[in-house]
Amino acid sequence: MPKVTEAHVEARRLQIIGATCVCVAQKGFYHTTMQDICQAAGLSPGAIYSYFASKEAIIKGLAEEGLRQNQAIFAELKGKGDAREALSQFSKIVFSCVEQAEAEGMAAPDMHRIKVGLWAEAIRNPEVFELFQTNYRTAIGDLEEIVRDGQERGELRTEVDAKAVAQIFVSLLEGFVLQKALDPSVDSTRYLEALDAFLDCSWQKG
Amino acid sequence: MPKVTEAHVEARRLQIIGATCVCVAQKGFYHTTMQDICQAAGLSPGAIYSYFASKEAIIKGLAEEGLRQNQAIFAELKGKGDAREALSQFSKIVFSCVEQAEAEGMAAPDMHRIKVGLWAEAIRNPEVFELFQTNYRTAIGDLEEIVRDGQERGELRTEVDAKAVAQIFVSLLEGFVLQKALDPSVDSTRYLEALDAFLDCSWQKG
DNA sequence: CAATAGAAAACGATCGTTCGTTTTTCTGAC
DNA sequence: GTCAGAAAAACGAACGATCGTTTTCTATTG
Repeated sequence: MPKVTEAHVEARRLQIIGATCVCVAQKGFYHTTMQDICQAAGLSPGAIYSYFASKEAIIKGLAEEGLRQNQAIFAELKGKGDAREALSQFSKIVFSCVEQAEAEGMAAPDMHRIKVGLWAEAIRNPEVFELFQTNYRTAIGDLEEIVRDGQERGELRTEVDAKAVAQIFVSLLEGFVLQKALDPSVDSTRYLEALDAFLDCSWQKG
Repeated sequence: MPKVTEAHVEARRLQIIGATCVCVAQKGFYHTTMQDICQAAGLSPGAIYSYFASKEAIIKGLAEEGLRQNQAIFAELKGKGDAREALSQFSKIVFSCVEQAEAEGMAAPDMHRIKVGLWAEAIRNPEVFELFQTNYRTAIGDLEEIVRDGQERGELRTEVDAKAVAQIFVSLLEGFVLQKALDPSVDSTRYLEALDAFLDCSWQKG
């Protein structure tokens, strides 16, 4: 198979990352061996090592892929209507992510478990750490901008720091991910309802 | 040294757990080796293995210790004043934890990093998973009770599910832990202020 | 002196990674 | 259209290193 297209290379990379997801959701990063990944991907060690330099590189690739999807949803959000509407839509990101994951054949809790695993990986792996840090900073920065605009237009209360509001928002979403990962019986719909009601009665001026 | 007191045994266990904390905060569970723990604790492998059956047992012990402290603070909280006051105090738990950790010589971000690592460990290790699941369920159950009492007494809005409110609360605290772990520059004080303001303008009736 | 905590070397297993070989596919000459 | 030949991708057995654990020996205390 000489001169394979670049699209094929990317497909293989995604195949390997997808296989890693399956394993990691069940066993975590530590206890997924390269053999596990090989078996799940239907490839040999040698093949995998021609697409990723190491196991850590696969993890980093997985993190990049996840954050890339996050940012794509974010980009779609910016510039939308008023602050209240933007925040409400933002609160639905996590849930659209879940739907998308399920459409791709991945169980929703799996996605959450992988995300929790990536958080832990970020603690130790400087490259993944930076990935997450910049991702959070830009996300919070974007949210902060939305909130500040809303405050300046008089839509939102002004007595609270815009950045802190943005951070609280992130907490509300990531906290859901955590709880769902640690207890699949958590009711997504009811949580989203409460979150939306939260939006209605707080921050909104008048 | 025969027939050592039971207090001594417990002290050694805490010594080992403490040493593990130091290592885990830096390297995560995976990359902390038994040798690392030995060195940090100033003990030999043989000594450690006479207090813990395995590396996983140490991790489980660490999780138990952490959750035990959580529950202690929780017990202190229950039965206090009105719902608004209880929720406000609850929001300070995380911060008192930080202060306590710092008083014990542990850097605050370290505690957060360890907690994130434990979440990931819970994903895979069924024993730790159950530990966290029951911990969260009782915590949310307690909070739900507080909210429901407040609703019945007419202090809080009734249009939102009490359990969902409790979950949102947990998100607000654990979300802070996550953000602080992934970005130490996050401002604790401002976050707490915003959280408290959040309490003031939402849920509260009239 | 008896009993046990602790030290330390060593073991067995496992895991990430490498590398020589095989298989596959694309190219180009006929 | 067919068929060599080249080049790269995939295979998979094997390696070296490391890690958790065990076991043996020593030191200490009641």
